[in-house]
Amino acid sequence: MRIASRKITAAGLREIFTRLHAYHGPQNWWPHETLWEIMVGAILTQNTAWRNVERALANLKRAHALTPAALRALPRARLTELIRPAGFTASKPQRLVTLAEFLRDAYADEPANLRGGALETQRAQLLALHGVGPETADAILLYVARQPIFVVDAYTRRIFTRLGIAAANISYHALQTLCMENLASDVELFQEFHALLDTHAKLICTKRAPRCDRCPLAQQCAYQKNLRAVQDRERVAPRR
DNA sequence: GTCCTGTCCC
DNA sequence: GGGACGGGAC
Repeated sequence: MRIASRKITAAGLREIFTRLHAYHGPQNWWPHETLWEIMVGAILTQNTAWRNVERALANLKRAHALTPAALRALPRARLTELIRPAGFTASKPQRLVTLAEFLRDAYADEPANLRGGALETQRAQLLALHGVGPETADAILLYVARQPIFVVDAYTRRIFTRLGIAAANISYHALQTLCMENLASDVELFQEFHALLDTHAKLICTKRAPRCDRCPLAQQCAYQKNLRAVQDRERVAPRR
């Protein structure tokens, strides 16, 4: 199906943020958790619903294993059991240990030491770790290191695709660039925008049966119009 | 049963 | 660039 495409502007992107913020309210993600917990969450949430990540984090907390040193000290089988709700037990335990060792070796085991560094240097450091890809690296950079980098995930891609701003197959980097070129380089804005997009995708712009009737972006969204066009064709086509 | 969602591996 | 990886919601 052809997707109507339009060029995003800074004003257009700002309006999307404003509408989402007005509708969903301030998200204020991860305000009360430790920085290390954010790093662990960034790994655990790979291809995984956040609810399952929360279970795994609660298990780690209950086991007093939610510090990098405690995590490194856990027997591997124990670590695997604790994070089981987050799935991918063949890979995620090692990824967590890798991250904990990196933090110890490069940042004196203190996540706050990530702050104030050079963004591109830190991003390359993180991407070099086995099990850390662009989304995980950028989530850590934005929410732990407080670097002004826009985090792209499946929800971001879905919303911008449906809005008609991006092609469905747009690359991570292209969508990130598109957003960053049209937003002020502001850590708080990037943090809040990403959180709002996730909330919006979970509650309104769902993968199947999106609630367009109550969507604050419906007015500027291409999705319903395209859907309507497809439905019309399906209704009309068999008739003749 | 089917869907959801990042990274690695080939 | 297509498959494997896993648990939980629905």
